[in-house]
Amino acid sequence: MSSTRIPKARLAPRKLPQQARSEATVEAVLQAAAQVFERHGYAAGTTNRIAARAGVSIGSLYQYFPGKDAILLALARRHLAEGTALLQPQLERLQAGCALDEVLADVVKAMVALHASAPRLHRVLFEETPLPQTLRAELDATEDALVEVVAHSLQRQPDTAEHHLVARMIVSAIEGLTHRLVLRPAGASPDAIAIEVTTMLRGYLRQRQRTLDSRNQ
Amino acid sequence: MSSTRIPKARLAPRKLPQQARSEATVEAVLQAAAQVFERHGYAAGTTNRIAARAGVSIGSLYQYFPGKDAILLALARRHLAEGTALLQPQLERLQAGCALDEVLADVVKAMVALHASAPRLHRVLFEETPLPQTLRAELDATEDALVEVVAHSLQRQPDTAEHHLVARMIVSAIEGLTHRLVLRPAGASPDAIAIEVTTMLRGYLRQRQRTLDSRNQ
Amino acid sequence: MSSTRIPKARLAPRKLPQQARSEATVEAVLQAAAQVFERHGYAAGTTNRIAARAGVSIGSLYQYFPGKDAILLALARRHLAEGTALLQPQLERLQAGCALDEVLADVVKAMVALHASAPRLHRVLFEETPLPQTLRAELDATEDALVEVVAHSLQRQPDTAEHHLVARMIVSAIEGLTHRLVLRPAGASPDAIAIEVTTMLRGYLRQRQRTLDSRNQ
Amino acid sequence: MSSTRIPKARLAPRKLPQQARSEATVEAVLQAAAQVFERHGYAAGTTNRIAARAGVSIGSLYQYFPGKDAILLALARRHLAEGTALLQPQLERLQAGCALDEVLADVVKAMVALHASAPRLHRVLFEETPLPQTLRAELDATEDALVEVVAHSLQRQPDTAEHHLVARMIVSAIEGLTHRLVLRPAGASPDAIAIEVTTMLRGYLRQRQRTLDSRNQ
DNA sequence: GATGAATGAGTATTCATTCAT
DNA sequence: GATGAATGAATACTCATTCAT
Repeated sequence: MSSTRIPKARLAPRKLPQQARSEATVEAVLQAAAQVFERHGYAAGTTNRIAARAGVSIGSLYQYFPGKDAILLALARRHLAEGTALLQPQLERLQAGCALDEVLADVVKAMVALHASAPRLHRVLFEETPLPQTLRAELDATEDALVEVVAHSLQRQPDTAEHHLVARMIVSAIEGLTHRLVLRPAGASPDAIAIEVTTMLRGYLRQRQRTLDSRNQ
Repeated sequence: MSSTRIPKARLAPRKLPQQARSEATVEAVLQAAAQVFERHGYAAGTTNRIAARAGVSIGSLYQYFPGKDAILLALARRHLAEGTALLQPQLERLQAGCALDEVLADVVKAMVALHASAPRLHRVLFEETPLPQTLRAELDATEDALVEVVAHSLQRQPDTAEHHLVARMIVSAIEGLTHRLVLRPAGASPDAIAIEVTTMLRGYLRQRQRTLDSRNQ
Repeated sequence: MSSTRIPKARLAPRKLPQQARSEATVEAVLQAAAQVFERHGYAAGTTNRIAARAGVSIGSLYQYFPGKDAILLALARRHLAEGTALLQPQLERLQAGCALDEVLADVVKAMVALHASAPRLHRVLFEETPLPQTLRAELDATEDALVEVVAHSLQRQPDTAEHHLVARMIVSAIEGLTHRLVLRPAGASPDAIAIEVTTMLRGYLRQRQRTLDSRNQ
Repeated sequence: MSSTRIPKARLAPRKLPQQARSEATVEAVLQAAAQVFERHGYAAGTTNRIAARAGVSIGSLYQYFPGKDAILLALARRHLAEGTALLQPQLERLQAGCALDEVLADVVKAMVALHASAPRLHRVLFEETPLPQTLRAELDATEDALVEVVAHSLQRQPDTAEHHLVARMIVSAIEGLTHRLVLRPAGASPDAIAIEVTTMLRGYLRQRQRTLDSRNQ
């Protein structure tokens, strides 16, 4: 009466590839998964479809990933790493004392670039799918760190109040607008979008200062 | 909204409820569906679950809706109507010549309110699910109309160029920020969010003017 | 990233049949399962095979049983009930003061009959398959009760020591021999088997007495 | 032992280990298999698990065993040999004219010992799994030989009728009781079990004589 | 109109076994 | 000889949908 099945979808990778051949398999699966989720979304992104597209047997897929969600997780983690890497230089500029206003353009550009390559995949990864605790936490931590850096950078400006709220707004606006505009390319190029978002954020920062100025008078 | 299944999900309502009892059934199904999708998301929001929650047999559900997606569609349409109704007064103010800057706060407030009640449902409706052509078109049309009104309203200001881009940015920012902030309530109340978003948009508008001014000199 | 699957093989029946039609389905599934397990054993007794043999769709099977093991469980419980019913009259005779020696033959006959009808099924149910806690407990309780009654019945005989061990031996011998002889019909008819087992147990009882007698002298 | 799979499990050993290293591999696999089947049962005793536990690659396992069932078979044969060896001295005593009644205790002791070491494995080998024809035959032959010797030994006693039936009962009782009592250790030590089983068999023999005596009068 | 039993294509996943390295 | 990556047939189980009552 023991069910033949074993507990349940673990998310940890199943076996570490030890030969070059298997690394290629893992890579093929991830590539294929990215394409499949990009095209079909989460529910219709079946493991069989992924394996087929990867040109790999379904068994091989399951040799390295304990389940569909583990593939998503690997993809998400990879995406997160990519984003972090892209942002890193800009964060360093900020921490080195560079004014937010100057860095802003490049941050936005980086984020737009990050999302422009596979927008649907990105949505599947971060919205269609309830992320596992750990990754959710990682993501939030990353965003919070970003907010922190931005907030810190704001403190060097006269507007000394509510840095965190403002920083959070900026980060959210970048994310929110990027998603929206990139996912629904309503006629504007990624570059144009980046410029316009930057403009909006600069306007926000000045407006914010103005608000406080008038308050302080 | 296209189901994975092949059988060609029809989306048109199946029969129009003609008695009070039927209307109650339809209503119960929609209510239940809203709750179920809100709680479980699209894939796990099964028709059986919806019927059960509605206190209605699965057969009855299918008497009024030709399939799962039709329920989603009805829900989406309802949501759209609600949104339109909420926005209508503000649009009229704009068309009556009221300055965008003044109307903005109320528009934002309306949108935040619209999303705050059932954020997950909203996401399921408009993001998790590929909407059917017709509804997608309706939604885009609604948004375009909004953009149009905003753009028109902008033409009364000295900034005479690129009205559409700016208008699109404003509408997108409202939607994008609203989603992001409302779905992930990082400490700010809906009201606070509305205020801050308004601030950002006002800043954007001024910045925009400034940009052009300097260009025109 | 939520797995589509739901936790795991529950064993509780899934839905109570409410119409006559569904009771027939449940019955057909159980009948078919008995045959399939009888013929193929546990592992090869697939749910699809059971459904096919029952002339029922696989979906119908799962409407009433949450999984393969639940079917086994139902079968086992049914078997247990049958056995209990078969034994009941004899137990009553014992409790009414009838001598074990006299009742023995009928008890053995009952047990042989119980196992003779579907020996392989019986083995699948109680040996090939780790039973769930609850049923295991029920079975043990039944056997213990039996032992208890037998032990009590023994106390009326001069041999007053180690009643429980003796009773346990008797019950175990009935079960053990019945299984072995019935499962491997080495030329003896069920009736002959029953007689011979009875003989053995009577011999055991006398031997036991003799042992003690000599000890007591 | 017939696998569910179609590919025609061959059972003959694949290659004979010719170097010391290979023998070690074969031994490791068998040891591991015994442990794995003991702990997990037949179905959950996967070849990969066995190989892993043996510290041997799955490929190596298949170098010496053509399939899962071949491992079971080897294990069963080994077990059979062990049992035969254990019983041999007692059989010789019987054949040398020693009275069954005297030898009985030692036979029972031997059987209990044989089963006590790895009861679950024993069950997997001989009950959970349909043995291949040949082994089944070997086992039956062994048991029949045993019965034969016992029957022959009985002929020296006044009870001259139905020796085979009686002998079969004795052998079956030993097996049946041993299994049952050893697999479900209900409080009695193997030694106590052996003593009690012996008592039962002695009682049976006397009872049998008595029956015939009364018949013959 | 309402009911809920029945359906079955489709999905994730396992595991014995092969074979290139 | 040994290795372990790859294979894919087979299994348990789900859920949108139909239809007899």
